[in-house]
Amino acid sequence: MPTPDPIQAQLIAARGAQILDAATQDFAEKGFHRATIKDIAQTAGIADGTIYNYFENKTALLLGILDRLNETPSRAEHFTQAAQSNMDEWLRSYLKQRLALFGPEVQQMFRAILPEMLINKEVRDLYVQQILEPTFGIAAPFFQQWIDQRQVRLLDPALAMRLVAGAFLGLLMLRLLGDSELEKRWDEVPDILAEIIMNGLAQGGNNGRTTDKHD
Amino acid sequence: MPTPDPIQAQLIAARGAQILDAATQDFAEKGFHRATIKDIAQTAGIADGTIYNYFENKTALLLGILDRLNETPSRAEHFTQAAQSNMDEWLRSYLKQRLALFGPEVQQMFRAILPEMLINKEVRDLYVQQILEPTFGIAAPFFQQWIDQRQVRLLDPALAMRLVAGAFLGLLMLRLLGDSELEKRWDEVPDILAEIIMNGLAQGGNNGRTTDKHD
Amino acid sequence: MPTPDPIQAQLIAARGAQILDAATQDFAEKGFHRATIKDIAQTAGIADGTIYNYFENKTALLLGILDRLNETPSRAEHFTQAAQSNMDEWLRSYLKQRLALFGPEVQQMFRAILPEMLINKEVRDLYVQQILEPTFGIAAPFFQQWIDQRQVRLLDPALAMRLVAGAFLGLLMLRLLGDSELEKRWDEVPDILAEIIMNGLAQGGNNGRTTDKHD
Amino acid sequence: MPTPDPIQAQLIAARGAQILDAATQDFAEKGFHRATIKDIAQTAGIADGTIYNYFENKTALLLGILDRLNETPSRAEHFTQAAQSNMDEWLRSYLKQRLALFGPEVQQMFRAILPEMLINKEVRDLYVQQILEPTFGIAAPFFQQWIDQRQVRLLDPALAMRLVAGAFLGLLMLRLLGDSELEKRWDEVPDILAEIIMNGLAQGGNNGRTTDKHD
DNA sequence: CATGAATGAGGATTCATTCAT
DNA sequence: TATGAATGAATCCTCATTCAT
Repeated sequence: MPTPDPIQAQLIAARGAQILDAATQDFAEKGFHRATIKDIAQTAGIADGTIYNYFENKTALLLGILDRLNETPSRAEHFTQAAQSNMDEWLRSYLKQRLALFGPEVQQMFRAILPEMLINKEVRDLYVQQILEPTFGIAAPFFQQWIDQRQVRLLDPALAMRLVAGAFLGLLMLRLLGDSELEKRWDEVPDILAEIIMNGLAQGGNNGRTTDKHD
Repeated sequence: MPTPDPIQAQLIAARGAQILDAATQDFAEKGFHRATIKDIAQTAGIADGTIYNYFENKTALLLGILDRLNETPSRAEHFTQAAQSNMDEWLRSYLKQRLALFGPEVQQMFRAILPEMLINKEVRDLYVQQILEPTFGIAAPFFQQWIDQRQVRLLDPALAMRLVAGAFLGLLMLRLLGDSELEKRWDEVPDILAEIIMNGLAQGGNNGRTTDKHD
Repeated sequence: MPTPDPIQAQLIAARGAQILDAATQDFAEKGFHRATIKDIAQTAGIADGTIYNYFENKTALLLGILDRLNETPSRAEHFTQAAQSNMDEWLRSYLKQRLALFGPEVQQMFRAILPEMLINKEVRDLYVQQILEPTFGIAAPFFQQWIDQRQVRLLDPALAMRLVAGAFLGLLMLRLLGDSELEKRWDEVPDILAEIIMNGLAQGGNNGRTTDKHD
Repeated sequence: MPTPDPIQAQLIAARGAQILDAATQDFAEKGFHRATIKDIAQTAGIADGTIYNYFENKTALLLGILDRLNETPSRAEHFTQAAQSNMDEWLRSYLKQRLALFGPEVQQMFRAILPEMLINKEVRDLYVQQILEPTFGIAAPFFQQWIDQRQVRLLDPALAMRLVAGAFLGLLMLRLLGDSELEKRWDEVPDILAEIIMNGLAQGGNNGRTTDKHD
């Protein structure tokens, strides 16, 4: 009768994390299929079989990575301050924070998961349900609020939101595809993205300062 | 000593196309690894071995699909008219045409290639070199032109272009991920995307009435 | 320096028995190979490793079960009364007792051991040496006695004995194979078996050559 | 469009047979689990993978062996002559033929299948359905006929039949267990078995009335 | 060129056994 | 002694590729 040993639990969690770290790295480098269990075990510095003490099968590793991505701090928290501030400022800070978060680790997780997500319905559905839809769900009311406050033009909120998310995802994709320009200037992306999303590319700016347009 | 028989050549091309069709379908449905040569041969209605008379190996099928994507009409053509028209109109028609082109077939090709692209450096580099960079390369001078004509604000052209491409790619991704909203309203996307790209989300501005810009 | 502690010894024996119980159950249900050490440990309510404190390896569990089967009461005892009574009565009571003994537990042991016995020479030889041959050895003189007393016809004793044992084993097999008729009417088996063994199926007189019987 | 090529078909059948031969041999020698696919492939002189072109998985090999056993000539044919002759003669010839048929090959098949049959419900049910029950089904009416003709005493036919089958199966088992006596004298078995089944062991056998024995 | 049987390397998974705690 | 996490050899099966017909 093992005591509900907290140390044991920690060890188990740590070992699980160690395995997911290794899996993330190998999946990102070689893709889900080309990364073998032996690879992952080696990367993790353990024996093949040990992985199966913590994860039911290879796919579970992927879902485990997805869970982690889900636990990535934030999301809801960022929207909480949304109402107070004006959208422009909020968007800038949100994107900045979000893209910053895309440090190497999360980027790796994405590279590990994205490909399989496009193919594997189980993974895809999980991602949509656990990450995409919740994000849209949280964002929707705030977006509506901005519309109500006339901070945002009366464009369809659902599509507009998807467009913002899409732009975000697309830039990430381009970066994952190895676009060196984006890699070099990743820091500048949030500001420019926010700027364009808010005010568009068009000269003569509809950017809330009507006089500008005659410049 | 093969006669340079034009009929032969056509037959060969046709057979190659038939195989690539099958490969595209199967890769899109199951992914590169899960789609077996036997699957593809069956889909194509031929024997396994026959595929190897037309493609060196499985990866060559992927590259073949990529080549096809590259041959997809247009790109350059669309930019040729870019100079004449104003950017707003052009962007609208371009996006419309581009997204329309994303009929099931091309979407399938994308679903077939994207995952592998994120993983397989060979495929990735080929895509970047043959599709992405040329697109950016063609677009760049036009973009510069619009800037010169003051149709576009003085944002960094390189990043702005990537942002447009990214938004495009991202929306496609969201759709591939199964977002039903986008699937339902795919027709509305080009206009809204163009609208936001040009005029932003921000209220106030001259947006919404693009004609205003020319006042 | 382990004290020859009788309580300790009992504990050890009890634990061993507990393990063999579990092993018997699992082997019978799933077969020797499909029943894992983990299964058996769980059935026994102990940890995997503990089993190895009592049995050298998995095969030893099988031999342990065999030993138990060997310890099954009786055998010799039943033959002791053989001489006094006439064979017919004795056979009836013997079969009755033997088949009754084939309660679920022993049946389970058989199901656990038989398959492996047919394959694993070590187990097979042990069974033949420790169970089969002793049984035949004990039975032989009694059989001879009956022959001498003219209770039994002058058929070859060795083969006749094997035939009785075979009929017994065969009926058990048929039952293990799931014959529902036998399962339903298991109680009637000893009498009918004894009847046929003693008097045969033939109507009126045995051996069809009535004069023979007076030889 | 492959011609329904009879030569092809023969080749396929031959290869399947070759594989089953090997499987039978290896299963019989080492048992289902200990015989690996590699073993069988080596025995058959082919590559591992080839086996899977002919059998879906390892278990299918077992079922294939069972099918073969099922195709073993006879069964029904032997009963056709049952009515004419008297039972005693028929049984003798039947057993002789049946036991003779238990040449090394069939014995091997049995050794290969029996163990798994006791454990694997799928195999067991198949055996019972395809072999055991049909045999009983064919035999039943003849048995009834003998009863009607008063060739056989009015013992329960169902149990009596099982007893005959059981005796047969049991003797086979004893032989598979390595009983040297049976191995040496296998030829004598049918006659003695028939003799005992028909006329019993009892001296002076007026069967049916056991008390008579003591007259 | 087309075929599809044969190949065998490779990979996910299982599980008996060990051993530090 | 008991535990159960760790081990890694062993095994079934898949599948890209070859090649004789």
